[in-house]
Amino acid sequence: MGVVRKTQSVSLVLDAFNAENKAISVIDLVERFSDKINKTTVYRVLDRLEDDGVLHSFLGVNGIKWYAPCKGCSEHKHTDVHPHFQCTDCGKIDCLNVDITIPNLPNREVAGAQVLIQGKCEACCN
Amino acid sequence: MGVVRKTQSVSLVLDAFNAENKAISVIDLVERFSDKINKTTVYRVLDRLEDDGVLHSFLGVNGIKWYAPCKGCSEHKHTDVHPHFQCTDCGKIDCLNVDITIPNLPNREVAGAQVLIQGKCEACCN
DNA sequence: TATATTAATGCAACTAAGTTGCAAATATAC
DNA sequence: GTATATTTGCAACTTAGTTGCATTAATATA
Ligand SMILES: [Zn+2]
Ligand SMILES: [Zn+2]
Ligand SMILES: [Zn+2]
Ligand SMILES: [Zn+2]
Repeated sequence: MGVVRKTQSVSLVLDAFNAENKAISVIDLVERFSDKINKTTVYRVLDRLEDDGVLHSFLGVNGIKWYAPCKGCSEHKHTDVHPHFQCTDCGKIDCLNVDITIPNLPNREVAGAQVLIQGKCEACCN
Repeated sequence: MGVVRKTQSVSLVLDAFNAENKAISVIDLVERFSDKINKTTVYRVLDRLEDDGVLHSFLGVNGIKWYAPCKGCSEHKHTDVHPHFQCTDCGKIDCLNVDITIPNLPNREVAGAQVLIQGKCEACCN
């Protein structure tokens, strides 16, 4: 499963993530490639890249889907969390390299967590 | 702002939350009141109840909107977090009464966070 | 209690994100 | 170079949520 062939669409999408070191929303990708890649294809390429462990996805505010490159972040222990930070000013999202430990919950079995921290990013703090 | 009048729709919605002590998705509410309240009205009633501090909203998996009653949980400090737990088996979401402290992020200004923990709920753990 | 005022509702039409089926195009294997 | 299987584009669809506007219902006032 995942990416089997190195097609033009795959290259274009990967180039986008290599160029800027941050998360990119699907909406943004669909828009910026609108004259090169069909909307459906963008969704499918991202899907395959995620299956392949090249990208990971998560939801930003308003439930919009974002993708970011994986840097071995897919092999965390299940109670550790890879949080994301979304700037309320510029909208940018970064992967955070800190671990947030979820406390043990009595009578529950924790399998994972999604943490979205909101605030002002470095650039917007001045 | 918020709820000004105690209408039939407001009573029906509040009754639903009083009857079961858990979060309810908007989709569920729209569906279960489909013969009594118009879809648009459901959305607007929930909006007003949230403005009024009666309910709070958050996103479950797939970015679907959920609401739950507020129990003074709207007056937390901004670095403390009121997390939610969604069961991967039955889909139920509960508000968690634990505080997850977000670490200080250098050069960033944290304003809040959304934490969705996933796993098996008490009922589904057996 | 009747009337005026304003908020709330229903409806239909719309938007936006994401999905599906299928035929045509393209990458890889042989 | 040809065969095979994957990928793509397109159009049509689905689903969650929103908007404008005319009608209805709740509250205030007399
Ligand atoms: Zn910023
Ligand atoms: Zn990330
Ligand atoms: Zn459960
Ligand atoms: Zn809650």
